[in-house]
Amino acid sequence: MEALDERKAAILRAIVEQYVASAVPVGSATVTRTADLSVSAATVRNDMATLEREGFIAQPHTSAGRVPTDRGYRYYVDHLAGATLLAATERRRIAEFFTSATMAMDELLLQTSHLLARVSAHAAVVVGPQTEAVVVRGAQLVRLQPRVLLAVVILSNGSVEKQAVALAADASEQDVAIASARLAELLDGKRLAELRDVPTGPEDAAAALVRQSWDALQARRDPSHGEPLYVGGASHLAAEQEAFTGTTVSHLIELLEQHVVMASLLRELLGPGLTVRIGSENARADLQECSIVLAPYLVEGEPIGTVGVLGPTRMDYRKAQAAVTAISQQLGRQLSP
Amino acid sequence: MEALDERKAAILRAIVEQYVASAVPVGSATVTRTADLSVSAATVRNDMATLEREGFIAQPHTSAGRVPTDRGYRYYVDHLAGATLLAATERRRIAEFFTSATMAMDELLLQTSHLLARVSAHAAVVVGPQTEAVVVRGAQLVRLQPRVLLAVVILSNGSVEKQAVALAADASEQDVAIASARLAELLDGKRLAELRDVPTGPEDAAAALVRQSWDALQARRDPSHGEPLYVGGASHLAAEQEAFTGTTVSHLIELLEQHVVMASLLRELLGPGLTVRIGSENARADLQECSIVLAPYLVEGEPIGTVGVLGPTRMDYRKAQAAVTAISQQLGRQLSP
DNA sequence: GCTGGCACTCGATAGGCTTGAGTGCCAATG
DNA sequence: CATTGGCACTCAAGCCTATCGAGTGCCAGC
Repeated sequence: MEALDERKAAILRAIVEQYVASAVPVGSATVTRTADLSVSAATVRNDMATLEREGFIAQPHTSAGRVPTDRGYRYYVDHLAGATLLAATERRRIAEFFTSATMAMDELLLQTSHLLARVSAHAAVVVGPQTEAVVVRGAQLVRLQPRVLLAVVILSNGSVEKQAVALAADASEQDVAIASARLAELLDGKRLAELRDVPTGPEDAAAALVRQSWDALQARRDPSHGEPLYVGGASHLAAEQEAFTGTTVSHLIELLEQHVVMASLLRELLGPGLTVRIGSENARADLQECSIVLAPYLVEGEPIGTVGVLGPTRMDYRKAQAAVTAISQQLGRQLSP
Repeated sequence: MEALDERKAAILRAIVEQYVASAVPVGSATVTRTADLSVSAATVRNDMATLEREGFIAQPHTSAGRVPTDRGYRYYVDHLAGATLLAATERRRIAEFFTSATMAMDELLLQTSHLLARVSAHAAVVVGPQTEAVVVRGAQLVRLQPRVLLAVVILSNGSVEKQAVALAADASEQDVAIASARLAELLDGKRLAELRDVPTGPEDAAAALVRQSWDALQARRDPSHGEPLYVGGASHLAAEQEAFTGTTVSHLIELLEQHVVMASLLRELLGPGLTVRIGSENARADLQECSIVLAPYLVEGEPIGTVGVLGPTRMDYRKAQAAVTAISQQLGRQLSP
């Protein structure tokens, strides 16, 4: 992609920002009024013709103004939307939230997704941390049904992993208690990532229960099981209804409710830093009119989860990027030991 | 409310069912075609004029067909929409879900809300059980931050209650461990409803921690803290957009995301059996165009939670009632010991 | 009490016209 | 040679009008 000269860049920027603000195709007159270019509308028109030829903007129909293409948004995001700070009130809101947030991990992440939705004015997602690095602080087996146990593992970050264990045979109350104690002893203080090798010990009835629970917990680590996902502010999508023609808001909200699908989508997209995916850059057909802005949050330099927003391609990328950046940093700091 | 004679009732029923199916005001000709009345359209017109005078139906404008009023829907629900069974495929889907559902309580309730949304084709809510009657199977204190502990209480139904405990003073790792063990001993085997009296014991550093955790857990029982609420199928609201004029879909979805508000709303509405709230029967201004169908689910004859659907007043009440009834019964059975 | 007939109403649809925002092109200009 | 004012052109949106038809209310007759 060739670089644009300064004036064309300024024109593109004006078109993007004006269109995002007004949702109406932008004409040359509006550009000269908005951007401080000190050239005439005719000159702007010539440049706009070039920009269109190069695929940065498009006309919905002859005799209408220009609208940014996905490529135009891409150039804007890459070259024109330099890092911005959020408004002071938003920054304060975020700071307040995180200083007063003393809830457990899952509640914290859910509330964070709502905060991000509020700040960015778009639907927001938060993917919970991989629990690999977290230390087990307690484990317990609870009977749910005659032949179903529930293995509960309490982690040092306050989150709780639960996994149903279907039993091959009946088990006495006593054996469950023994197995529960033994499992607790096995897991306590370990990191979940270490749970690779099969436990050994006396081969009695309780051992069978321990082994089955162990296997169930192992299976849970399979990524297809899905990381925990929290969604906030889906209502924003409904408010942006006019922005979607090819797909329905209803379908997008449905997509957000399919946590497994969303989680794997986000996992694929995630890069080392702030990532922006614009419209047709998304592989999925139902996201052709959507943009996703996401970033990992880091604890001790390691990415342990993701925050992001989902909105129409016609979104305020500066604000979205600023919001995602701010929240990811604050969340990472919050979770750092 | 006076009762309608048989023919007027049949006409009202035809109007409601036709309008629900087509979303178009229903005229006398359509009624004669749909309902098997063996009277002419003119006769139907006369009756429709009466029904309108009595407030069961209304004309959007002269020379249009009739639309049921909230009162018309109410009469339909009370007298004309006798109990129906769901379609066989839906019944099978529900049965399959519950026989194969071996997940923990919270996951089960979340999945149930999705199932209900699917079966009813409306947004669905499930309010989690009051945990009063459930027995504690384990308890533990985990340090989240230097001055914040997390009290984790595992319940016999597989759900986990978590409560952050803000400490008044620093606490050593050892004291936390002691307090954790003591708390576990105090709570184990008790029902949460029994946690009324303050624990007594040696007055050392650990005792202070136990007391603070105890108080925090007590505070949690305050209903304003909100029962757990699970929402599924909010996307259906977006699909029903045309049905809402006074309020926006966006706002309704936002409402569903405010779990505390929704939970208290549902608590107010809940009756001993199936409850239907139609349009203006709802106090809230933003629900004037919505109907809510809800029912408690029972364990050992006691209502322990709520399931319900939220949709436009123009909804298929028979289907909604059948779905809510079926799911509430199945869920109650599933949770019965 | 029911019915067929009939005049009437009024939203929806379609066509025709005007308006105006916006474009592309061009000749003139510094 | 980039810039500019001018100008002809295009085309969606808005508005008006006419037409259509679904649906009603009323009435006289059975």
